[in-house]
Parts: sequence; structure tokens; C-alpha cells
Amino acid sequence: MKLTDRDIEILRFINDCGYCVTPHLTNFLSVKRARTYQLMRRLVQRKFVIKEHLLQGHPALYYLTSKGANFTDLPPIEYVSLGTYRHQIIMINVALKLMRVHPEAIWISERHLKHDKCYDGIGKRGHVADGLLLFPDNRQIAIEVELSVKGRQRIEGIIKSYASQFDIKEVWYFCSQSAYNALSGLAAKKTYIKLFPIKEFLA
DNA sequence: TAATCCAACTCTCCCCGTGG
DNA sequence: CCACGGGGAGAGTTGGATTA
Repeated sequence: MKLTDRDIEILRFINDCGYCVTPHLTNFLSVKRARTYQLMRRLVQRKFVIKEHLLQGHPALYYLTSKGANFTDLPPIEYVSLGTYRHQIIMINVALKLMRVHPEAIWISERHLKHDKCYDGIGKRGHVADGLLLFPDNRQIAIEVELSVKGRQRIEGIIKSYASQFDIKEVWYFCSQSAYNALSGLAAKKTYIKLFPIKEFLA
């Protein structure tokens, strides 16, 4: 079978995320639910994509085979971590929303950031953002999704590391209520940090 | 004429009221 | 307290119409 441009776009999207679920793809492709299932079945049958029902009552999730990953810039994921499942799902919702609101910007996923960092051998900074928005004027905005309150020190460390990076102009935190409360004091002092409640992204 | 779209359908789980 | 079951919600499927 011949892969269409859109097929490759799908493969890239999935592998940028690592894995994603059906509603993500429906949103990404701007098609109806039923159509998503059709498109994905083709890719699964041809062994480009693996479909898995991880959790009862949740949408199926998709990730690439190495055959599928050949069409992307990244290797396929090795496994799906349950510990980060919720974070991952919400992260992708945030990413999809940001891509819609800022179509002029380029979305760079955490997997890409990590990959590039390895590639360039830049390993200086320990922390990699959940995503990065790159605007045409070269303005860079780091995106973080915080569902639980990490240690305050850890957060401050992360924020400090951002402060020392010239190319990152702002950090947008998408937070749960508790994380919002914990971070609001910190964010008030730093103008380049913005907080957003995450309510609308909970699926 | 193959790809695409979409309404309407099935399936399954879960919530919650009722009756033993 | 538990067993049953109606109803609702959401995931996934199907087939016929439409489009390119």
C-alpha cells in the first residue's frame, strides 16, 4: 500500500507524542470519530501502528512499530508507562489546543526535545520541558503540565534553569487546581511565567 | 471508482434504585 | 447487605450516500 501524506502526518504525530488515544487523533485530523477508526485500522493492518486497549472503558491507544517509525524522525517508544498515562493524555490535549490557537507556531514535543538534546550533546540542563512552542519570530515558549505538586525546590530549580536560558522567553504552566495554588506565589514574582488552569483539558 | 463522510447502530461498563 | 436490572454514557462498527 502507498502511504498518503496524511498517513505520514499521522505517524509523525503519534511518534512525537510517543503514543496517543483515539480522541487525540480525531482532534488532530479534524474528522469524525468513525473516520479516525477507519484510517487507523488501515495503518494497524499494515503493521505501521500498534493498537492497544490498556484501560477498560478508555479509548484505545496507538503507538508505532519500528516499521512505522521509519517514516518519522524518532525511534518508536519501547513501552507505555502507566505512571505517566494521565499526564500524557492531558499533555497532548494541551498541545492540540495550542497548535489550534497558535497555528503560526511550531510545536516541538518533549520526545523531540530529548532526542535533539542527545543528538547535539547539549546535556547541560537536567530538565526538559513537556513541549516547546517555536514562533516565527524565534520566540520560544516552554510548556509544562503540572498535575501534582512537586517539591517546591524542584520547581524552583526548573524555573531557575529557564531563567538562564536566553532563547526561552516564557514558560506556560498548565496546572491542576492544587498545582495552581502551589505555583501562583512563585509565578507572581516572575513575569515570564504564566499559569493556566487545566480544567478544560481533563478528558 | 476508490476514498471519504456520517448517522445510526451495537456493545459494554457503570450508576443507582428496588426488592429480597 | 447483596442481587438484579433499567437507563445512560461512551467506545467502537457498519453501510449507504457523497465526493473528487
